[in-house]
Amino acid sequence: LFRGVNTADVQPLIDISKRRQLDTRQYLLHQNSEAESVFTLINGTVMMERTSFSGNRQVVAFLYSGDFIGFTHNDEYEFSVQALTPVEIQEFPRKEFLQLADSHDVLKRNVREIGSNVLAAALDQLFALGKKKAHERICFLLEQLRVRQHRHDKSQIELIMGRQDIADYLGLTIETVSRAFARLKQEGLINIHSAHKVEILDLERLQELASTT
Amino acid sequence: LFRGVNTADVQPLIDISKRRQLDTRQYLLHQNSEAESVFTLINGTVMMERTSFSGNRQVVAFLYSGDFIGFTHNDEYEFSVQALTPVEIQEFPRKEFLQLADSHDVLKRNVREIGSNVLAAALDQLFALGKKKAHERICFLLEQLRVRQHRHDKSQIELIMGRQDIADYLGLTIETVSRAFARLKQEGLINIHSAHKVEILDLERLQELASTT
DNA sequence: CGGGGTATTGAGACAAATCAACCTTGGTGG
DNA sequence: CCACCAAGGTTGATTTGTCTCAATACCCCG
Repeated sequence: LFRGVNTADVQPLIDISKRRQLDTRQYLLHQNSEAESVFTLINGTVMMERTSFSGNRQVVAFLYSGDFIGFTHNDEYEFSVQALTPVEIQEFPRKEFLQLADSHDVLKRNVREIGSNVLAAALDQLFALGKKKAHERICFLLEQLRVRQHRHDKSQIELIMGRQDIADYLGLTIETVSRAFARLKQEGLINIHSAHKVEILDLERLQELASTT
Repeated sequence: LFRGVNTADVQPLIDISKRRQLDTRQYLLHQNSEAESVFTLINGTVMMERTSFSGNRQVVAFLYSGDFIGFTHNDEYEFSVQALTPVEIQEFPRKEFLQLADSHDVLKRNVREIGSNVLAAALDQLFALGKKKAHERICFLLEQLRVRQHRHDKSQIELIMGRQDIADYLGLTIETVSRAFARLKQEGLINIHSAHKVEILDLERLQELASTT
């Protein structure tokens, strides 16, 4: 985030930032609460979600170390953020952060990019939810996870999130998610080592299913 | 957009801006083309859409007079914009516009708000596509149109877009859209005067269906 | 008063949701 | 070390909803 920014300028902000830890399933922030901080995720995985007041949940994104959280331009968060693993985060006061960002072109540019990436991701997801079959949505998720994960063997995918989280992300039920995984295994696209470890066998076909109709 | 900004400061930008007209179904801009301009919509209705390279289309938003178009932070547009009616727009060179925005806090704030509104809209749509039945999605659309339209009688809704556009917006087929309208009429929530004129009879129930599960 | 594009309606096929039973896994205590 | 339990995941049978394909109705424009 601070790449290209003079270290001395950033120091005051870092000085007033706080390091925090979260346990699995703990919430970092809640939708509609006042947006007082922005965060960077140091370590672990979290999940952005929105819950309608009737209790219906939509998972909006999965975020990993290095990602930014809470960059709303409104004064309230538009979503909740929940830890999927034990998590370490750096917390910055939002007001000061935005001020600093304003006075540094590079930083400003970085923040902008984050914003447009979030939007781009949301648009992709819209596409996936719009008109895709269950197994295609699973491919969409797997490809996303594959691209994001930093381990060497990109064909081994770890599903940190539970089946319910996947279902709420893709607009399906857990049963359908389960069956879709089974089908992809059946068709030889993937291998399921355990519920949370999947191996990609046919990347090309997986990508086809993930992007096109 | 320029509310709260000193007129004299804005004048140079306005001087180099251009007024343009578009016919129905004409494109204002295409996805992946270079983002050279930003626009404000003076008059008429347009539609933001994305087409996957397999030809699958997702309508992302409907925009009305007063709305802003092309506020990407990347250098390419992430979507296409097509006119639904004859349209009048004001075109600003993007580079100069962003420069001006940077030097005016009020304008900067306005631009930010636009960005976060777009994101908020996308999140709402995600929710709608995630886990809603066809007739609930139609309610979602009707409520959106109702809130946005500026005519006096808010219960009379004009559907400027065709059934195919609605279908691509809500992730359905035209037949299902048609049936969903029929069902809502059947149940007494709406009255269908013509394919493009709908009257809301039971707003409360419509809003329930639009937002909750 | 046609005629072409657009919308509606119907019947059958198909995918996903639902409801219910069963299987795995990881942790606990005997 | 094994039996047991609880939570999460899988599988099966049935129902519900949407898509698909096809036929028919509508309406605006010339």
